[in-house]
Amino acid sequence: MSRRERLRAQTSAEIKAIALKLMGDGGPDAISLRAIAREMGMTAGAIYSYFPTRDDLITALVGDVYTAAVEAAESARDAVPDSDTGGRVLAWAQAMREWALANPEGFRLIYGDPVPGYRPPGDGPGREAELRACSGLIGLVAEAWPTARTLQPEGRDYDWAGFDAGLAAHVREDFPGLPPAAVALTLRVWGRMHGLVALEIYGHLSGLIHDPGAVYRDEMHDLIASLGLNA
Amino acid sequence: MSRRERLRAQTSAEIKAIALKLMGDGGPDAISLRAIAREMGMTAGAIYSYFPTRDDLITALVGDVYTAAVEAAESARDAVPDSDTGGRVLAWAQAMREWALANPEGFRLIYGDPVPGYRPPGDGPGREAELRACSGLIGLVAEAWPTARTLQPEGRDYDWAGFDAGLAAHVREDFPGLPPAAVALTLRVWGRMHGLVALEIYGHLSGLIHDPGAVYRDEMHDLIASLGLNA
DNA sequence: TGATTTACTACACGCCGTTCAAAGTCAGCA
DNA sequence: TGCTGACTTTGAACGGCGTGTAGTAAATCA
Repeated sequence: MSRRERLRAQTSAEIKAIALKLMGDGGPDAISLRAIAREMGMTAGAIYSYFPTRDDLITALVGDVYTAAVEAAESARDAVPDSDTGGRVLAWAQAMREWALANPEGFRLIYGDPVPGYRPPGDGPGREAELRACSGLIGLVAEAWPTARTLQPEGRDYDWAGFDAGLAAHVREDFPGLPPAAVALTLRVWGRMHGLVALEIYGHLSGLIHDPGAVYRDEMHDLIASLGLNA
Repeated sequence: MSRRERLRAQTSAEIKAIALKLMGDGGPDAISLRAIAREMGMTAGAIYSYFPTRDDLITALVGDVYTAAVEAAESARDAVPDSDTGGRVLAWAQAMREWALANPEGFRLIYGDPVPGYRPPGDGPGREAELRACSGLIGLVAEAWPTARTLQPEGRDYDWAGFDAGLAAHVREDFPGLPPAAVALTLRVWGRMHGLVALEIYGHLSGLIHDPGAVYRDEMHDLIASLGLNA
């Protein structure tokens, strides 16, 4: 790596770091190229040497932030012994909520409109982190599948063709024998973990109940029970 | 109502109508005072006679849009006979999802950051619609409470003090005898209905599964079953 | 050394929300 | 009828935004 490349990587990292700091201070809207440049003693135009457009910077940030969130969830899960699947699910869920509460701007960046009009790209580090999160959840559901399968609706039969081809290939490689219905169940689990947190982060619970965490805890315990586990 | 007041109300309504149209065309970010004024053949400054700031206009819009969504859910629910509580819950859930898919910008306006930095006020028509939605859901949970209560976690005891005073008073008047735990359960139901729809609207499911509706349907059937009902 | 690639500045463009003085409009009263 | 006072609208301005483009200086390479 030449001196040039090193400097370039360093500046690029500094841009992202400052963007995250600005986001932490003043929300996702505070991420303006001009503000970043101001903080770095540069001009706004200079950033275009590193990120062709503002959305590309956002995309890079989403990747970093999402990766951090997934790593928090993974390490919380791994702190619970393999035998306690219910505890691992709960740890994942609680870690996700706590991360969201600690980084509400990050949550908005990933799960909301970071900037109105911004559309996440179909690939890149953000997509990778999303697949990693999905994979982590599928792993948990796979652990629970033997007990959970009796709860599946019998009428519907899922088919691998109904899923994204890349995801399907991934799952079939990592979890051989796991049926597509388990992936569908994973999405439901994801939705269930996501719903209350999204409502809370966007302020829809604060005016109704004083301790949303208790409700979330109950919901997660019910989820775990519905998977045939106990926490 | 004097001629002046009539004109004023008319112009105010036109501003909101155009804002909704712009939102439908180009997302929430397309709601700019200048664009609205342009469309109306006015100047941007003139709008300040009607809405003191852009956020106040947004707040008014949120109220309108939220009310429309709630009315859609209510009428879907009321199209199912009282005796079929499970069907009423399902109708509400499906109506909410379908409304969100038909009005993604509206969904973002209510449940996301319409504009980065915008914070919904503690009262006003938006809050009213939110309470109305909450009330509708509480009604459904109240219908299901006799069968659902066995599913409540026994360790935790909710207290009216844990809830917003206004909400608590409202519930105790409309649903006498309903315990606070039922309200907590309602929030969980809300979160469960919200989660998958939020993920879908913000594009997190489209890259994973082709028919998110099927997953949502399964999830709602499971929710209804967990309430001790059948759909 | 000279040629080329790269990083950056400076400036321009058109968008935005917001403010404000001045001009226009109109109901109600003398 | 004419006048007054309240309301509405204009038009210009301010500062901020993302985005391009032209030019400059430095680092790199042959």
